[in-house]
Amino acid sequence: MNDRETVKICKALADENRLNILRLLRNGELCACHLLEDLHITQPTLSHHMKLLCDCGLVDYRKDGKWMHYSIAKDAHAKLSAVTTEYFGEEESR
Amino acid sequence: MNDRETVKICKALADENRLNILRLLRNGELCACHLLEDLHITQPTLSHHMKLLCDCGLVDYRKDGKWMHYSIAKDAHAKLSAVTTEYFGEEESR
DNA sequence: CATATAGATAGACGCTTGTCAATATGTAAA
DNA sequence: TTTACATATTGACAAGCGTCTATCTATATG
Repeated sequence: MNDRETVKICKALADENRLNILRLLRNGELCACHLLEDLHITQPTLSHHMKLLCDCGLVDYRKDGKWMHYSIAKDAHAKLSAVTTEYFGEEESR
Repeated sequence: MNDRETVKICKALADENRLNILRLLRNGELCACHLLEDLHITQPTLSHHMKLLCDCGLVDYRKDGKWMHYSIAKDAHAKLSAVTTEYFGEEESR
């Protein structure tokens, strides 16, 4: 993973609303309208955030008729672990 | 670790110059003037980046006369691991 | 004290980002 | 086909960020 990709992922994580979205998705797939109920933002703003989260590969989407279903990407954990290892080493015992 | 703190850490990681600084520090403590040689930025810009990295707790500093020595914080790995766990779970096998 | 050097701070500038209202697109149902 | 609904896109705006030049502060040395 190159620096540009790392920056993209870290930027995606650097917003409280997007962190809340990820927390909501931890329990499993959710559709956009459900996310919208729990966040105090407008629908276009949510759409914007979901685009950033999907573009950096942390979130997957599934289109089902009119609805968009979002979920944490399978390799999201691995991606962030790779960042940790790259800059801070393998173990927490330095 | 609350969301505001997480955002602060992720913002600090969301810049290529700062990622390069962390990579340089992986081999051990370095003084600001040495960092400056390897990065194509001015001294005030480096000072700005170091402030962000120190303020979020990823980097430690030690003042020695005129020189500032920077190093990766002891718990930097643990901090980023905590972020990973908080939003993406304990294991990579979901 | 005067000078030199390492680093921090202030202020300015252009670019990016988060947000919203308005509108467009796509899908389903009447 | 018309209507309703879910989501995406556009355009605007204020706030934030990365960078620079200029200047300040602190420390060491002649």
